[in-house]
Amino acid sequence: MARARMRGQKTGYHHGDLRQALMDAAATLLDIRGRDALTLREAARRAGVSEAAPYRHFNNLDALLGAVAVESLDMLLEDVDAVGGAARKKRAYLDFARDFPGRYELMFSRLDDKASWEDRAHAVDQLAEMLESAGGLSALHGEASLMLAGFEGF
Amino acid sequence: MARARMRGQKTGYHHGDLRQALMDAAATLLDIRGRDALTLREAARRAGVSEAAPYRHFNNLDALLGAVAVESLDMLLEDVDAVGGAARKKRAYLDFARDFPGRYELMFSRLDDKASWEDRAHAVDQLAEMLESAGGLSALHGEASLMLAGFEGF
DNA sequence: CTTTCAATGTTAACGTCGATAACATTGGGG
DNA sequence: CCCCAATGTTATCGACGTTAACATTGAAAG
Repeated sequence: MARARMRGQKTGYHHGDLRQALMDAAATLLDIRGRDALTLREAARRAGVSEAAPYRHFNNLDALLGAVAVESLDMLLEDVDAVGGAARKKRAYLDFARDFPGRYELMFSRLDDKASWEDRAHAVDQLAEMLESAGGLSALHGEASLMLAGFEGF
Repeated sequence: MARARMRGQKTGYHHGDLRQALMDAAATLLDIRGRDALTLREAARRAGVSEAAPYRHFNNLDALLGAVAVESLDMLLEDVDAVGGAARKKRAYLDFARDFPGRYELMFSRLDDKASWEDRAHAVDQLAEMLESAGGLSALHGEASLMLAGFEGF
């Protein structure tokens, strides 16, 4: 049965919060070196554990990506919700895309991870509602997406 | 020095037009099985050559992807140019994204391929101009992109 | 406090991939 | 006709995703 989970303390053997550490490492890799540079093994190395350890927390790479996608959507929602006014919400949205390009691209990419799908769809729903006054999610996403692809100004 | 290129005839050894065959195989794989399923080796297998043959035509995977991206942009430009009126251009654009999701996503993704960059930027420029009357490229791209990610209706 | 076992970590292995080097074949220009 | 650059093949390397078998440990239960 499920027992209480260890928290925070790193012993020599058990990490303490490997799941979150792997998500952090994955997001960092995505943002600074792009999707192709993100591997489960590299995330494990950055978390200081063996290269097979991630499979105790994620069934596969897409499950990790799905978790990071949900986390990133929540971050974006918070940023947009934190400011008032259409113009400021729009700026908050584009700033997030600029600051976390890897997380941003991940949010709207296809993943083979049924477990995270509902959470992602729910977050996108909230996002669309919150951005109605700022031109709509689809227009903003188009702008951010072209910007990140390097087609700014077209 | 560059010599004339063989064309079309498949001998037992030389393919005849392997470069285009690899691009076709890559585009098909992208559309039906997604980016993760596209490998240089699988493209080579589908073209009926050895798994190292692609490197005679493309320096690396991103060079093949770059060539397919440019080819796909040209296809899309043709489709949008072939019809008149903003509504029909918009429909042609979204139809292309629906029919060739892999090609579409590739067009606007980051690639480490300097060789194809100028061609891609030029094509996107033309596309943006051609779609001004249809709401603009960025709005249309946002719509198509969310649709392909599975967020249609948000 | 001691026992116990599920959670969580490690090591080793398999098959595939991108990429490169060394070698083989061939067809068109001199 | 013959040569050689273009183009294909085979062999190899290191890295990756994934799985299986084994090791460690912290907290629940007695």
